[in-house]
Amino acid sequence: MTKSYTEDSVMLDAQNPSGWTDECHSSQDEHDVEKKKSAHKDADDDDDDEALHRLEEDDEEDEEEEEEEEEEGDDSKPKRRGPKKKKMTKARLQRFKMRRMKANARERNRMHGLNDALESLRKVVPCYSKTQKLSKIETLRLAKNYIWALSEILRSGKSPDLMSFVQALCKGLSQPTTNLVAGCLQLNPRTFLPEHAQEMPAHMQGASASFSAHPYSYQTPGLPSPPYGTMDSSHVFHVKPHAYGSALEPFFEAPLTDCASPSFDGPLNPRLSQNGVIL
DNA sequence: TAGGCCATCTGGTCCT
DNA sequence: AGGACCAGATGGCCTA
Repeated sequence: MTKSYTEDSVMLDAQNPSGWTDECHSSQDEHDVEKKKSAHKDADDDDDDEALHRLEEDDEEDEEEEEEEEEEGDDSKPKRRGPKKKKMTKARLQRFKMRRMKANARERNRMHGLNDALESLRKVVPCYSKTQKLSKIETLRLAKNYIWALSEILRSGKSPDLMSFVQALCKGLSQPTTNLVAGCLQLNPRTFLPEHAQEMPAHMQGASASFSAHPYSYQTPGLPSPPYGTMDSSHVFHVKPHAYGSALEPFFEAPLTDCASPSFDGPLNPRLSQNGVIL
């Protein structure tokens, strides 16, 4: 009694994420995958090899039986419509395996490239930290907010106060990320989150009030502390603020004071000051 | 322990 | 035919 395998049945076998496809990792990828999946692999590889071996053995028999069809038999299963799947001969199985292996490798590389790009993005948005990385989704959200905030600066030609700027940066971010951004700025998130605005001391409630008086100086014990990454103001704005006068009302609502704090006088970030773009 | 995040595998679809 | 891209599924790791 021989078992016949179609591409479908092989696919089903392959649904096991640690399936036989693992055996084909390129040497470069192997390292990563091994790291991630070694435990899994160790446990499953024997089974996978065995299954594969079974497939191959059966295929040898299939070579002769290929003309036959499995019309007879199993009434319990509804007959499949559509073109019949070809049985997996040994050669076909090998080709299928190779295709899958190569596709997996390509997909891994593609995702690594995507992750590299994301890592690059992490480095240019505020709050970069090697030790506590922003998640992918938070990185994208923060980047979106950052781009929006910077474009508002350009549009209005006015520099924002820190509080409002951070508010804009943190819009839609999770609480931990908000805390992180606040921590990088040495701000208390409760001082700028709308839902906590009422908790702010009266003198803090004007978005511009605290910053002009005490730039980066409002710190409370509840804040996350380093190592949380850095967000120096030159990184935040990539800009010398005094080049922009003092109003971002359309964007930051509160009238802005002159942010001529020494913190803003850092060197232009070369990444954003290239090509004649004033950023 | 549940939930969030992540890496990987996979099959489908579109394009060259 | 083969590659790129995508989304779903799955399982591991970590943290609250």
